[in-house]
Amino acid sequence: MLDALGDPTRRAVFERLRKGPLPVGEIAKGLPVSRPAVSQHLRVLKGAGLVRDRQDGNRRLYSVDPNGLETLRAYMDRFRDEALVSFKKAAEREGGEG
Amino acid sequence: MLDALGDPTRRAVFERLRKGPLPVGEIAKGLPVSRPAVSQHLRVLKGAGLVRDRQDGNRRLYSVDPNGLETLRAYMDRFRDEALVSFKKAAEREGGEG
DNA sequence: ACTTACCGTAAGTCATGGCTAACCGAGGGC
DNA sequence: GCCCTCGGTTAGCCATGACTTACGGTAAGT
Repeated sequence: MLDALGDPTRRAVFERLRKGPLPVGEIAKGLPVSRPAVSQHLRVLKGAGLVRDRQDGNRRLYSVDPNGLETLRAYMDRFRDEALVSFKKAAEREGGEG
Repeated sequence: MLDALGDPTRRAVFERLRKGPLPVGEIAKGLPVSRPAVSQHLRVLKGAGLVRDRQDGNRRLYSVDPNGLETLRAYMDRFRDEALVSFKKAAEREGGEG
């Protein structure tokens, strides 16, 4: 999941889909890599559950997968909550003895 | 930022700090890599603003940086919001013409 | 049917970066 | 002062994976 977002180019691909579905060629346009490279990134993103694809005549439209987005958010929130709790505990401990 | 969380081992290091501050040796214990490897991961995490460190006598205590956590959350939320908005738009378009 | 546009896949190259081993400095206990 | 623990840094090795080139397959247009 986060593995997939580790690569900057792949993150750029992902972020390009933020505004809505795009065909592969359109995604590749403006990126400093070839179209096959984009295809490979899309495969990884799809494997991670972050994007979906749908056939549209000649082209293939990729879009952000809302499920993946929620999973990501859930992971982040959980982590954040636990970290903040232990932070608060540490602060209390500090206050109690300081 | 997300680059730093791309590596599984580094993510494991990061997640170990979720419960509170830990010295390097303690983090390395239980991980399948050597202590220097952990040190290197911590350097990257620190560079990304995800962890902080504080000297504690002989040891060095690492902990999650709440600022980094907020930055991460802000990035995620913004992305998510934009994606969901364009999703809703697409659904309306679909509904309008279907 | 021929051509053109779109795209996924395979093979091969090459740089990135994660890991270990070895070294060094700093702090604390005796 | 000596020793031991803790941990950051470096050098060097090596696997991972990102990228390009070349190819094949499908859909639309004429």
